[in-house]
Amino acid sequence: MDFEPLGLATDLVILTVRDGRLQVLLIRRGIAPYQGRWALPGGFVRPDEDLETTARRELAEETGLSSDRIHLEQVATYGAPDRDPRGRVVSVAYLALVPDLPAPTAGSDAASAHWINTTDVDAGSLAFDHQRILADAVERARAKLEYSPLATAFCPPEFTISELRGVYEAVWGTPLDPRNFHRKVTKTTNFVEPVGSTTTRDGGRPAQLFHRGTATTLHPPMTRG
Amino acid sequence: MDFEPLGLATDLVILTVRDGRLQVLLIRRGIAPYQGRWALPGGFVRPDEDLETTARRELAEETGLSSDRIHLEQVATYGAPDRDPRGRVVSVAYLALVPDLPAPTAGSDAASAHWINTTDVDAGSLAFDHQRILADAVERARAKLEYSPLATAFCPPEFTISELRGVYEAVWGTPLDPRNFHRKVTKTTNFVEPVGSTTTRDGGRPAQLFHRGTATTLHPPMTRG
DNA sequence: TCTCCTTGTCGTCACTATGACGATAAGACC
DNA sequence: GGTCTTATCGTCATAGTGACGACAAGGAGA
Repeated sequence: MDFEPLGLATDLVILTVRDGRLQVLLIRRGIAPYQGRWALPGGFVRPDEDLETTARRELAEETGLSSDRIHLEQVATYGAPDRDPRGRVVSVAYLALVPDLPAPTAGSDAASAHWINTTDVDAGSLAFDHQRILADAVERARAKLEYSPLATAFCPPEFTISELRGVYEAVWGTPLDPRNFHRKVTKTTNFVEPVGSTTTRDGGRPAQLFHRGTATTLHPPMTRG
Repeated sequence: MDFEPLGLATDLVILTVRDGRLQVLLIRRGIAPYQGRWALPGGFVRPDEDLETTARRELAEETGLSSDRIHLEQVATYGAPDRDPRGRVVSVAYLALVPDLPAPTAGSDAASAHWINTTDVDAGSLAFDHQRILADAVERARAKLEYSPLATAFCPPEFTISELRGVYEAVWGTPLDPRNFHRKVTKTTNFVEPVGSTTTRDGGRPAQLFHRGTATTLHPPMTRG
């Protein structure tokens, strides 16, 4: 079949929680168009590559996370005819949730990759329609924290309840009551399971460590405050 | 720029509720591949067309609904390299929710379009990966009924509470208590607004007519029983 | 060691929303 | 007028939540 000339790409919204803030991995573009502007990491889909394969490959390239365990989900596809000045490029956006990385952007082939607070991304500062993509992805993440146990994707394998609460507070941007949060999380079946040991890394009284449970949805959902 | 050969299409999952059943508009394919099989309506994106524009155009072609008021949303994009035997075709799936049409498939250019109960679509009976697309779209619709007032998209402009309940029951496949449903719907602010008149079209005691309210999300959500 | 500070964890209480279900209302049909 | 059907209101027990008090258990410093 004959096809119109068209490029197919994926863009990644890689989110993490660092220092109590929701941060996104952005790249300073070295070439036109939008040279010098911040942009989402991304690239073209190779001829025999599935969309998610492309996304995982790029995730590994940018973060060094060979990423079977990393949560990655498709958000939406952006195809406005004029969204890329170089020609018709349709982009499938993916959302990745990663824990606070021990070696930030290790193995990145883009030396200009940085973690930026999502709240510090000014309107119009991103290349292409990446502002919109970022906003959609963050909104997706916020919504999913309500009814899925996905917040654990931001945490290390073992975490405390207050670390988990920190994720919710960072993503939602609202403080939560520690006591009610503790009750909610521990009473929701299979959300988290106690490991049996404790840690004092958060200061104060030693806290129990948990790992994620087997639940895939939360009934009833978490509430934003 | 040079691009790999690639086709970009949209496929539509057009859902309605008829006779208390959730139904999907399917087309009997007249040409290979998958000749004679049921498939979702769809087509290629034109060079200067936005993705949603393509979807709305096809919706109008299939249903005759010139569709500003019709709910249409993107579901996901499917791009497995081998999903179309003719070559690499990436498809953006859209979900459309339409009311029970007075003139079913009027104006369709595909004489072979039919409404099929979603429960009657057998595994493996659809062309391409359309079974998967349908399943994802139906799941999206089910989820959205919980936290959005979207069920009204299946209803005529003025509807009764029990007609709205019929939508929930058809989409979720579970019976709901009429009294609790009535309480829930009428007490959720801005979900529906009374029109002031009544109808007896459902039989029994005359029922108040409502139209959709201004709410965009439901707090707390509807529950599936 | 004692005290204070910090965070974790348990408990209480009032209120809201829900599921189950009884009871009545208001038309159509005979 | 009966009877059937659906609409609509009400009651009650219970689960879940938000607000917040109280105590536990470690570290830091006097």
